[in-house]
Amino acid sequence: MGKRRDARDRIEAEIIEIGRGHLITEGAAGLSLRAVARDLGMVSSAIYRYVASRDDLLTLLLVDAYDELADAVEAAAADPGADWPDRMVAMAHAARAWAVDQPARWALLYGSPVPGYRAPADITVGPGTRMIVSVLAVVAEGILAGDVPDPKEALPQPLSEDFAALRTEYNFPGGDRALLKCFLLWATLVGAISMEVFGQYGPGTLSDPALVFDGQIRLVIDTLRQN
Amino acid sequence: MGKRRDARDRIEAEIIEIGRGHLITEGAAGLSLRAVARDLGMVSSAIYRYVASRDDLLTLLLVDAYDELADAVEAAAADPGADWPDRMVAMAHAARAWAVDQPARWALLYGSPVPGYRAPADITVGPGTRMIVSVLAVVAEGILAGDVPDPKEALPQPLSEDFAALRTEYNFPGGDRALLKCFLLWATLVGAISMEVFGQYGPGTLSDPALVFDGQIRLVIDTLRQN
DNA sequence: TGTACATCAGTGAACGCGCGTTCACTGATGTAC
DNA sequence: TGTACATCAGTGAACGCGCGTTCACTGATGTAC
Repeated sequence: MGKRRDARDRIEAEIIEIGRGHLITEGAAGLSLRAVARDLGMVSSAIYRYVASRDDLLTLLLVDAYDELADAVEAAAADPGADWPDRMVAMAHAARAWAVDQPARWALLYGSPVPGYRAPADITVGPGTRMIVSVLAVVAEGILAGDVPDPKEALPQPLSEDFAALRTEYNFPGGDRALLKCFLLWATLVGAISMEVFGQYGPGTLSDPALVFDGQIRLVIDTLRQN
Repeated sequence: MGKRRDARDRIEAEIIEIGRGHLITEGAAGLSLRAVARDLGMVSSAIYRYVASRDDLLTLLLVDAYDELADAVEAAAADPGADWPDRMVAMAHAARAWAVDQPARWALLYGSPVPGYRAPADITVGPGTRMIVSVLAVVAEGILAGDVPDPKEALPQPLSEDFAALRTEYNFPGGDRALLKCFLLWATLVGAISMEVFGQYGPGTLSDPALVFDGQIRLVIDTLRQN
């Protein structure tokens, strides 16, 4: 009955897996439908039974990567015994570990845009925001616990208005200043990971980049508590 | 006499300018010697009189971009009337402005590595470190002025040893903790710019990203002063 | 100043490569009666 | 349960594209005597 359906599902999964591999070894710009078909043992045109175009495959892999990264981060955040700063540190390390392990997939998510490719917002935004959502949730905990100061003063317009929209969209309890600190945390997290993963630290300058990363993250978490 | 020499210099400059243009419109992965030759009004093979290979051209453009960015940042840092935090803010905004203006060149410097390309360290490291050198110089001022606390305690090994090497290499007067804060500043700067330039903030969520950037940078500069 | 030779810039054809995508087709798998 | 037809997976050839790089060549520009 669902035999054809099953075969289809299996091959679709296989396509994503192979695509993942190519992403890792060739990078997004080098991802080619022909190569995937080849690895699948199919003739190049057959892949179009499963995937509408190269961009379509890229989107699949983008969502796949966003989800896997978010899974890793959420798993790290889930430790019920730890307090919020420790969990934040754990989340950051989880994100870093994932990125260091699969540089090309991190590059797809947070690196240079792929020339000529425009991610379709409807499929992509959800998985793409999962990680920031869990970061915001942990900061929210810190606010509710009284560890993160949350002054009432609004920042100047038009920033405050943008922030108000984000606050309702992500259900974030903090004021403008707390939200700004989340943007700081966010930029630091992405920046620190990208610097390492994209090879900005020359070879040999840092014998253990994880130590620097840990220091950076703890510093930025400290700023959440201050002021 | 130097007529041939002059023509050569002129064409080499033209090649860089055309390459810059292609970088801006196509990105690094789309940079092609044939296309540059075409724009130069030459047949595709003629470009090899001036450039050894595609990678060679990429290296030229990499150095060109590093230098231009560093020029912009150094110019912003040069205001003699301003104190060090204001100058740091000015440098950050200069870097951001350059990047927002030329996203693809920023991507070449701080985005995903170009697949298959390895930058030759001897030519590339100098220009590549100019920006961080000027950042460190301004933080050093803050330390010497007594605004940035500089505790003596060493961070754990092997981090402290790496930092010692960097301290002598960049002539940085601060201790481990101050240097770690520079790494934080560095990551935040690159992260905040990349997030904006690479389109991580969805369209329309921030009506003026420069305001968020300014807030992020001021927050991270504040952390230099604390503790 | 003039000539002979060496150097260099640019040409044009060719090599072999991989890509995305379309199209008419065969043959197997499912569905309706 | 068996047959007739529709659906679908995969084939193979082809389209047109652009790329990096090599090579033997022509003609102009420089250099040495």
